[in-house]
Amino acid sequence: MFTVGEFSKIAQVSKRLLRYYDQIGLFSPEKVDDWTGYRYYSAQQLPQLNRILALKELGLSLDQIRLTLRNDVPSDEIRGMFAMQKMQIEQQLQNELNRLRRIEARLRHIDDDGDMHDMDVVVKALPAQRYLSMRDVYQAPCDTLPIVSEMSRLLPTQLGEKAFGYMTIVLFDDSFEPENIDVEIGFPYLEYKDVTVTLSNGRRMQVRNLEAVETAVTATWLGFSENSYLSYGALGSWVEDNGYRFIGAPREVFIVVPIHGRENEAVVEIQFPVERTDAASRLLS
Amino acid sequence: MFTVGEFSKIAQVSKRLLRYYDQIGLFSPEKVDDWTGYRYYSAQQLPQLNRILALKELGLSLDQIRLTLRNDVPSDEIRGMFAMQKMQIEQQLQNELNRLRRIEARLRHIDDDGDMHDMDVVVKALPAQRYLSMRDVYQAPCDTLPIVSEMSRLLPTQLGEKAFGYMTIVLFDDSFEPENIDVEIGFPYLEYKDVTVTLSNGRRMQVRNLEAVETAVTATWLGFSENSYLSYGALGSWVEDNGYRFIGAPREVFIVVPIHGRENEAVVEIQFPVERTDAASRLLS
DNA sequence: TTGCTCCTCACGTCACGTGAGGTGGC
DNA sequence: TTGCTCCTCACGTCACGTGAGGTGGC
Repeated sequence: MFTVGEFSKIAQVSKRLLRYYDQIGLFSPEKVDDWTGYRYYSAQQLPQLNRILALKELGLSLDQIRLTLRNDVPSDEIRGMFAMQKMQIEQQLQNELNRLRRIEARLRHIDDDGDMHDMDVVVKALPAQRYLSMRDVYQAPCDTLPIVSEMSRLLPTQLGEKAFGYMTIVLFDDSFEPENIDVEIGFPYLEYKDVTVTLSNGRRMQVRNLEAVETAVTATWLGFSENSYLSYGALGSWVEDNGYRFIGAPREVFIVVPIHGRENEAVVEIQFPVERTDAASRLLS
Repeated sequence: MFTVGEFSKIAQVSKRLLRYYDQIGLFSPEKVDDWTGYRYYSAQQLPQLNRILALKELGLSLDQIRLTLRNDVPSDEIRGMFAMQKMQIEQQLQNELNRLRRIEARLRHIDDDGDMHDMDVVVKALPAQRYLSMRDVYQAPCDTLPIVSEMSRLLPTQLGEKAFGYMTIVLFDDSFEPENIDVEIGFPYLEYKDVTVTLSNGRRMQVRNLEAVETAVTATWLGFSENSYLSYGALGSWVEDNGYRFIGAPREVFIVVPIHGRENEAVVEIQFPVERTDAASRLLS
């Protein structure tokens, strides 16, 4: 019979751990003195504690460990738990590998320029939306400005102030050159009616469904200028570095539309639909 | 200006997160109404929040992120932080890879036998010790028994009850066959005198330093029988499966020595000094 | 005015670590 | 008897999630 202190030395764990496991009923001393409350463990309990520690090392929670120790659970359930744990570890591993690549990219950046003007890329999901829009080809980016300002004037008055989200542009052009750009300009439409809006040039905006995107790589910029196209390349290499691949038309969301003379207050989020490449998962096989 | 709710929707984070970041002074709204306490964020704050989220994704703590955001820290310190983070991730990755292999081994075991009689292997460090012992070659394992029992009688009376740890046997034989075994039998000696003890067969026990082991793979068994040698093979494959390699003589520690007629109460821990193979780290390069 | 959003506590999570303050055992 | 160990609270960790209970804004 050993006291907590003795037993903790043999098993190489803390006394607190032993008391805690006793408290949550995971591993209790063989005997507890009713009067003093002293815990007494037997050497024969060591293998059981070691089983717990071994399972903990596999990443199981104490609750899961408690399950595996009960002998009234069917082995199917145990197998399922391990299989689930395996999947979680694989997922974790993927994340760590991506993190590692990103960290290495950051380190390279710091080394390159002393200071970092990194992009702050955030991966998130995009919900499906209804989208009141019009697709067209424009000679140059600035040719879109009259259209945009007409929309901004017309829509709130015709359909209500609160019926719209932020102006969203879908870029169908994958050349990324600022000539003959094929873009869809519009606004998320928050109501369920079907509407059309005719602009002064005779063209019509219609409602369509803008599909959800499970995984989108996004970045948000402050300010607006013609050379924001440059950043597309940087985002492209981020996507590649982090084991993703483009799978759809990118979108630009204008949280704050650029106003003439106050372009530096504009806030634009660019969203690239992506999917995982299995470059990383090859490491696991 | 956006309220928490609005801003949280745009940024795809919870309101609680925004309030929390405000509370810890990591990211505060541009304006707070003195009277109502309402928080008001501007769209121009989005890039800063995204920077925080991006750094969080790299695995930095909020405190570390706070550091990188201050612009009065030298870039060396920032670089150091990322380098450290990189090392931690690599370590994590190693652990995950090992976990994965162990989980897979468990799953195979469950599939094989329906039930598992897995070994519960615990990896730990062994401290350096002083060791009162005697090395010899024995024909068979059971030939050691008279020696062991004589030691158990002599030592406490000659040198004191509390001067010793648990009986420890170092196995120098790497054939693992139960014939002509070369073993060192003795006890950790907890005092700092130099002593010798002479046994009835004329051989002498002496004190030597038993070196510390940084990484030891250990397993603890209940009960004692001649076929415990079988388990050595199982432990061996565990070691291989988990990316370790043997680097020294294994030890057996008898927490409860087997007593004739009560062998099933014996508790024995076997300890294998090991080191990491870089099999796993090859995946990272 | 109704309902929606905002606010501030404050507890819960997970697996313990780390004292504080008091008592029992050798 | 002294000092060592044991005990039970109870707070701290980390990054929030989740109500509870109350108030302001449209």
